[in-house]
Amino acid sequence: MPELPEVETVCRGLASCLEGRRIERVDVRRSGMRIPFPKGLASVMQGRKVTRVTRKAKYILMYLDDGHVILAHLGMSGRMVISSEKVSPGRHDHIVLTTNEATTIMFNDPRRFGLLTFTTDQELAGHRLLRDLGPDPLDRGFTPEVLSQSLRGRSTNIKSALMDQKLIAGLGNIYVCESLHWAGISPRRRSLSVPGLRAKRLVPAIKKILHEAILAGGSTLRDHIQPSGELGYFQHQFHVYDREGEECLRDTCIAKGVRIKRIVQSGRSTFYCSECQR
DNA sequence: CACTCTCCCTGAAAGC
DNA sequence: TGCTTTCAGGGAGAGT
Repeated sequence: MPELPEVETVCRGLASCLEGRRIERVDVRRSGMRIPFPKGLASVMQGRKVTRVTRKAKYILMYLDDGHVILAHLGMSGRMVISSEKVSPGRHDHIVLTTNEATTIMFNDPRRFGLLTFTTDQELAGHRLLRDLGPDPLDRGFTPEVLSQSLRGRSTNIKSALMDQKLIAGLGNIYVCESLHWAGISPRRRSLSVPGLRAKRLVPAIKKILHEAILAGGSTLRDHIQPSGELGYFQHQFHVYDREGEECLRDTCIAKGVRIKRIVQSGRSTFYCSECQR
């Protein structure tokens, strides 16, 4: 499922085939996904040159040369399938773009939790989907002090707090679980006990996990150009995520045969090791 | 305001 | 084997 590292990789893939190119054809194949496609979506994109493709948290931003910005979110099953050959769209290919270099980009999303809409340069920062987002965890400005400040006084558990996009924008279930494990912090711990020393471990842990995931995604980027491309899906070496009942791989746990646990917090599965995460 | 729950949707996997 | 049920997840909006 696409979280920040996957979205980052998707952005790089889109940038490589869209930046500086013109969108020649736009095929909108249904009325909407999580939200309806706005009126005039196709005509806004058609004939425009893409100047830049970037990311804000888990949102993809495609800047057009007339000041419009395409705003896309992959939800949990969304993919951007890039192909240099002619391909016929399938049931879940909801939007198909063709560039002046005959590259096809299909926004595929079986569960339709994703979205695609447009706004303008001017209105971007105040857009309702973006305005309440917290800092991006990979920004230089995301420091232990900043995290501490937003966790201070919060009584909810640290796992749910890190999932809250208003506090930090871009983490999802997988990378929250993995970051807490790397930092040795229990997901059950109350947020207000994290500021200070634990935040000093947690922030570098988050950055490290995200950077490694982006690197892993980056190495498979080449494959995305293939028609069968699996853009947005990567095999990662998880230490805790989806490993309930399996051994914790940490040095200090491996000899003891400690098992990964699964609990539910705020309606979401949390995977952790109760031995090395306190 | 802080926080949790529900819902949207489909495909994979588990259960019968 | 094949049908039915369960589960997963991001985030908006409702509910406590």
